[in-house]
Amino acid sequence: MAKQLTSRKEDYSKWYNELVIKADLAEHSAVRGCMVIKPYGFAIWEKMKAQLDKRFKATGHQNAAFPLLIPKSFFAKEAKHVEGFALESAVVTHYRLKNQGDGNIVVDPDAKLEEELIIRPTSETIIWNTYKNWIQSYRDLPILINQWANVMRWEMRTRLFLRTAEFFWQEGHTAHATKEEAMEEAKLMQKEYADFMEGYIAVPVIRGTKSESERFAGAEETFTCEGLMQDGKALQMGTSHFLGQNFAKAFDVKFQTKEGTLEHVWATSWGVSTRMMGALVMAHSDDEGLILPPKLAPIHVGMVPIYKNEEQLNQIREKFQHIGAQLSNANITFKIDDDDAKRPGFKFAEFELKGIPVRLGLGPRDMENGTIEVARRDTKEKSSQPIENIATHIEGLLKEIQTSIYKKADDFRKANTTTVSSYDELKEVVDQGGFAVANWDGSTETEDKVKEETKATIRCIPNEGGEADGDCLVSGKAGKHKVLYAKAY
RNA sequence: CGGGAUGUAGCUCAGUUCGGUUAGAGUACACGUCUGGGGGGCGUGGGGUCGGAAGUUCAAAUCUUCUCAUCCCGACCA
Repeated sequence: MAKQLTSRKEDYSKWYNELVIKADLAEHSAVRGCMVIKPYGFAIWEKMKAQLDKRFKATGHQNAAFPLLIPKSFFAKEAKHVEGFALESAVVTHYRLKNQGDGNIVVDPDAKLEEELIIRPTSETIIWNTYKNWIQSYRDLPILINQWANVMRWEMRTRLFLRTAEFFWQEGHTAHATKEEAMEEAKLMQKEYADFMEGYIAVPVIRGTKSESERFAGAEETFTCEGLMQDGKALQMGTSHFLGQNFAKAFDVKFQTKEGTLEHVWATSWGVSTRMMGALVMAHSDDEGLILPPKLAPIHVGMVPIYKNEEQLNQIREKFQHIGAQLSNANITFKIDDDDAKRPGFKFAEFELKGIPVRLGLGPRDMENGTIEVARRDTKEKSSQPIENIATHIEGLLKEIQTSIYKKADDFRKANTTTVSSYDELKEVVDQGGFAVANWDGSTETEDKVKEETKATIRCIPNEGGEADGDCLVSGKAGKHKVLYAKAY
């Protein structure tokens, strides 16, 4: 069979690309840098969405939808924002095509737009332009809105899920009367993200604050969730920004306080994207294929009948359906693969490639003994279990798998997080992959120097343990924070 | 955007240097058959105009130019 994946050890990057395609998560489209998310991949994304959406609503947010296109002039209003996105903006300049007559369709030069429109790379500007009309008084605040949308950033180098020109995400945009409240909101969303990533994607994340140079364009503070992938590179999985009054000032959004004064509104924005799909793949999977945490797996249990003739198949299928009914009662999803054109070994491999957490094998031998073969994807362990109450066994097993996957990722992260005591050691650690924890003098110069010499960046100042306890390893100056350095995606 | 590589059947690739009958293989697919506890065996069959466009030529997958896309390195990256 030609389905063998390149191993992680041989070429991690190739392994990732092949796995995303072979496991049917996504594929390249005809458009540069834009992917097609296939049904299996989208089903996982939908599970992520459902859980996040629930959390957003539980914390008081509502969904809304804003336009895909943003007038160019809006970007000019916030200086840092435009600087951050100018180089990757897709621009709409015309609104009509015309047939030249010889079958060639051309852009109609007479249909040039008065003002060009930018395909949103993020929606702060159009949203703040809208909020201006919604906010007059302190009674109109806070505004807590989220939108599920696609955005476009014309990236130079793209990779499926990790960095695509078009990607799907959610972006929360909130408006508050006080700085404290906005800050609270930004931190709350970081916590919601981190809890989701750890509890569902089963990837432990470092919660921290970005250094100035890594901050979102237009933010005063960026809170991040940093994950560590199997190749030792860090991945920014989600960010939440305290925007201060920058956008309120840029779009002149003021409100009247209880005391009658006029003040600018305080803002936050926060987002997670389909990039989390990349994290899911890179954090857990192995050379046989995906390993999905049960909480996000579209199919929990794959069932493979083993038979010699139709009579046996019918008996086994009936048994599977019976088990399936019990699983459904426990909200466990399953698939019976009774495709006669494929043999059992093929189906085993296929379920492994797709990362289905539990596989059941049932044949004449089991039928006689009243047992069933249960295989778990993450550890590849197989055991023979009594067929009675198998649903209960599986329910427990799925929980165990969820915990076990997280623990494995957490152990990996711990094993690859090193507190370093010299610049040489820092270089060594980031070079072999992983987080290097070190004191930093707080200067951009130091950060730039490390980046140039090691290709590692400051991933964040961690929320816990971010206090300096010594001098900066690079400059020798007094340490301002204790930070995590790593090479990143 | 700079450097390098690639693009031929659904997929993986040979053929391109030195243009020359109806463009090949493996795999996948369809049908038949024997099978069936880790990616099956045998047989038959369908499928591509060689990423796209223009050019050179009696003749182009093969040469030239342009263009699109993907991968790797670099720069960039909320």
